Amino acid sequence: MNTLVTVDLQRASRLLKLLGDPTRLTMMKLLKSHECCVCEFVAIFKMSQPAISQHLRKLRDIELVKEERRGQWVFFSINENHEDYPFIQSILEHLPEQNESIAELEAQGLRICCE
Amino acid sequence: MNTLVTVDLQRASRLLKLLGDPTRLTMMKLLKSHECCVCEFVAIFKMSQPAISQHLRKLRDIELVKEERRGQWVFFSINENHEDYPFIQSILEHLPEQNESIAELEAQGLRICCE
DNA sequence: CAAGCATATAATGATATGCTTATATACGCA
DNA sequence: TGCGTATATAAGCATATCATTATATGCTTG
Repeated sequence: MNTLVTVDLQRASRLLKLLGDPTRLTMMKLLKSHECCVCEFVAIFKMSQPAISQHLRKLRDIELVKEERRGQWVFFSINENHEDYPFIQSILEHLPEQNESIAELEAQGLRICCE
Repeated sequence: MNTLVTVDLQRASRLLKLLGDPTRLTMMKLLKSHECCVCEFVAIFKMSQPAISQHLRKLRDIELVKEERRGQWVFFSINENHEDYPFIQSILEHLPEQNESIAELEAQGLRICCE
């Protein structure tokens, strides 16, 4: 028998639809292990800043991510308290780590660190 | 450490995008435990036959489902040999069983059985 | 306060999606 | 062979999605 908590089908499809975009899916995988700010994503995805901002807004609207302003920057992180977090997590764990993107950022001196 | 086989991000997002539609997601969950033919889906989803047919084609195009003609009917079933089946399975197991739909079909005498 | 960087929002346009209706194809049976 | 049922395909349309550019807002610092 299985004691998994299940996710309502409507809600599940809404989540999967949002994750069904390569940019957002990669964002989520990255955020699983690193906090990132908007400008880091712009550098990683080589995409316009508004495009990044809009993707992040969608993720935030359904509370998959949290945002926090620190001075000039806005940092995003995974919301581990999301009602469906176990579901999300089980998806993300099937995806390859995205450490190269972060490493590349650091190599280019583009990684933002505010203590 | 984790020994999970990972799914390439592009491919994963393509899969999630297809599953990010409530009709197709429900279809997959149903197919996980029951073979179904097209006309059964039409009855379950109360949607036009071409609409159903088009959803099934999308699922079949990326080989998530197999089809098999039996006389007049075309039956669909889950493709357990799909390269990313473990990934798919881990998603489906978070979804509630859809047994009522099937029970309802049977109650209405609409369940197709061809031994 | 003005300038500069980071981010958000608005408006717009190209393309994708998901349905509909109309029609074609396939099978079973009288 | 011809009709009825099941399914597939095509064409058309409304809406959604995802990018872009232009502009607004917010913070930091001289």
